[in-house]
Amino acid sequence: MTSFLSTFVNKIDSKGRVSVPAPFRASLTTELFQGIIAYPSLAEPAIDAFGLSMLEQLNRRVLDKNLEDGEFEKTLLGRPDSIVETIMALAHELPFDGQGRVILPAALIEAAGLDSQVAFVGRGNRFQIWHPSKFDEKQNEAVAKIRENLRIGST
Amino acid sequence: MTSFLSTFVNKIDSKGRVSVPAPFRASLTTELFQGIIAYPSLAEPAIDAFGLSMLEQLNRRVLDKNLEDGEFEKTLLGRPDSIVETIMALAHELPFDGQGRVILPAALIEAAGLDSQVAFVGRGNRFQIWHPSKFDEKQNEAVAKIRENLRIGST
DNA sequence: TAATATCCCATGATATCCCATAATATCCCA
DNA sequence: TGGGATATTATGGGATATCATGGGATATTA
Repeated sequence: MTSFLSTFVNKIDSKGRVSVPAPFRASLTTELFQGIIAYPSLAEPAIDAFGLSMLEQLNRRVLDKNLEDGEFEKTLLGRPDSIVETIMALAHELPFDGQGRVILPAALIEAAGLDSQVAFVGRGNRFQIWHPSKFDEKQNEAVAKIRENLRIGST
Repeated sequence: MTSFLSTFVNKIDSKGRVSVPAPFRASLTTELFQGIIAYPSLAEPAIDAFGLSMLEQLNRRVLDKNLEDGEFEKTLLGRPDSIVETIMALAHELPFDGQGRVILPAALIEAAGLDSQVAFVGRGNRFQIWHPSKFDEKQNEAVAKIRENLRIGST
């Protein structure tokens, strides 16, 4: 099971390239496609990412569901509002170069509000790419909220 | 497993040719027929498309289903309203030229309301061809709906 | 033979490959 | 366990290949 841990801040160079942290790449060595699948998060100003096998698992789930419903036709018609279909359209296949870098498409840069630096944030099964200061803010809020809940729970 | 990802906007030239995005073509390299199968979507103002093997899989399934029902006659008689049979009549075989382009028949151009530019939209098992601005609209709606559901689900 | 479609070559923009380097981390052996 | 030698990492930049696009020439078809 691949798993992504910790946070790393790297630079975007003049050609738009960013090094994917070596530990994240190490979690993806068994993937057929050497690179990442990335799409704008639907919940936050960030990029969600993982390996191709995770995406294929998603895809297969849709296909299997249609088949067991006896409705193969749905595979053709699709359900235009399905989350998976929407994500497929938003997702990008970003291959590693020889040095383990990817280039972030303009659409993703904009969606996450990135500029010169990015934070790679491990989230277990997937990871995210944030503008470093936006992530700090988010993280502080999350920690504060958890502490708040703990205090209420323990009294 | 072939899978179509991401969205690419390309031009229709003066001869009616459009480049199929290289990543989509890469997903079709193993196909016997080098080109795409395309038909007007029955649900949206767009063109649905995929490789020949998907179409064959679909036909085989219809046949298998009729056989296991013990109604081989249906294969010959058909059900006039069957989705699959309807699609077969609407579908076009569009071969790649040397540069990976296809020519969109007038019927498909009209069905999707296309003009000078088209958006190739990955949908996992298949892909679609949209008028770029119509697709933007559709996609924004879909994202808004998903976000709405996320908000309700998390509170 | 006219109209259409196919093949072939050309081109600018972009992405990919390959090599280099400085900083850091890891290794190895006394 | 210390500390120099070696690998690995993130980063940078020039050369090369690929992509989308355009247009002329040749083949097909009605």
